Amino acid sequence: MSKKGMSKKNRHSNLLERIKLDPFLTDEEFSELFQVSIQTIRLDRLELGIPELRERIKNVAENNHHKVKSLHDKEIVGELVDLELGKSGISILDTDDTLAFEKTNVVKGHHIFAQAESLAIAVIDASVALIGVANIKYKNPVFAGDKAIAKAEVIRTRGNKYFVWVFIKVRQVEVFRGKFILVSFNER
Amino acid sequence: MSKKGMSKKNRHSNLLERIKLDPFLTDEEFSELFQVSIQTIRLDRLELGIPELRERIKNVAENNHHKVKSLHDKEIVGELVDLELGKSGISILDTDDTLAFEKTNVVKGHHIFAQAESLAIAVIDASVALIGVANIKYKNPVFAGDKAIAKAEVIRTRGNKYFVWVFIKVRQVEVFRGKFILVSFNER
DNA sequence: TTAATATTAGCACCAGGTACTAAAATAAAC
DNA sequence: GTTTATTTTAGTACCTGGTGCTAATATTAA
Repeated sequence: MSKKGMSKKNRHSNLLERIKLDPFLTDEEFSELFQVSIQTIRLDRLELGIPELRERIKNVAENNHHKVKSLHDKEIVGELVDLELGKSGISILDTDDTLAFEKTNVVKGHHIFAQAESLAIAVIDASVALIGVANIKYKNPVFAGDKAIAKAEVIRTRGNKYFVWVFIKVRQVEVFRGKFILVSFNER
Repeated sequence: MSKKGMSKKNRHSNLLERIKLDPFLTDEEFSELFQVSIQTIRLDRLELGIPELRERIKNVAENNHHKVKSLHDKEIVGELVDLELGKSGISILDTDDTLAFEKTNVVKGHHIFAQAESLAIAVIDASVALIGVANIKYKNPVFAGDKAIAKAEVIRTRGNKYFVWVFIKVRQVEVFRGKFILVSFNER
């Protein structure tokens, strides 16, 4: 696989790459891969500050244990900073590159939509469903790193139907607005 | 924590639960938790077919290694089944309960939005950014299990600006429509 | 040719086990 | 109450994938 006549530096950068790609290999397997002794690999790891296999596996496991849970589609997108149930609410979404398109660094529109939708739902109650939207405008793209501030206001209630306006601004500039129509399910 | 006078059966079901909850504990820690010797715990694991700590961690790591990658916010939501670059495209999204609100079983609106958005982008090119939407209508909720079929059509091009209509239907009924305004970045 | 650097070897030790044998404690059956 | 069966402990040898250390070779540069 990998060549034999490889300089230390070369092997180091190569090792870093491979280990990021597949952290599940033992030192022995790496030593075969690079055609060096197991001690050399261990010395390399020591110099590069790469932990041993078990630690690496544990890190992957722990990272993802949390990540999956927190990433697993939050019920509310953004942080709820103010809420008057049935009236209004404010949420803040700190965007980063995980929410953006790689190529353009523009935050995917559905995250903005999700912030608005979940805020609209939170303002009424958790047990409502979105049945329609209207007058949505998305005028300016949001870039990774921008702080999106969403304000929601209930403008009308008709039976178990609710009409909620949501505005989202970044640096005082409106980037999104929309009217959400919600129905509550458990009419108690 | 756990009581001392616990029957074998009790301890077994208890162990199964705890280990599912937190697979990162050693036999020693479990033995303290249940106030039994470490050998008892090992016998228990043997009887219950529970692998050792390292195996458990490895399983979590491997599971999530895949999961996170596939879950990590796909660049395109739904499956692209037809595409005429610059003209039109069709994508299908098989929804399930992971995309829905727990309480209402209604698919979160932003997933529908994401399907539309990513299809609109795919129809033009990957290197475009959404800068606006208009005339969005979302008339009927989509339920977990529904198959959402999105059709996109480029209706106008002006310089590096593109206007794309997207319709999404479930069982021949329109659930979503919207006009997406995109700009391409690298005007080659 | 000598000095510096890189590589390999070998050993003791560690965590967290497996696999096995055997003794002691507890519960159930008679 | 005694015997039998079950459950719980104890202890040993061995395993993997290492760390941490010392020391001997190779290789490269001065």
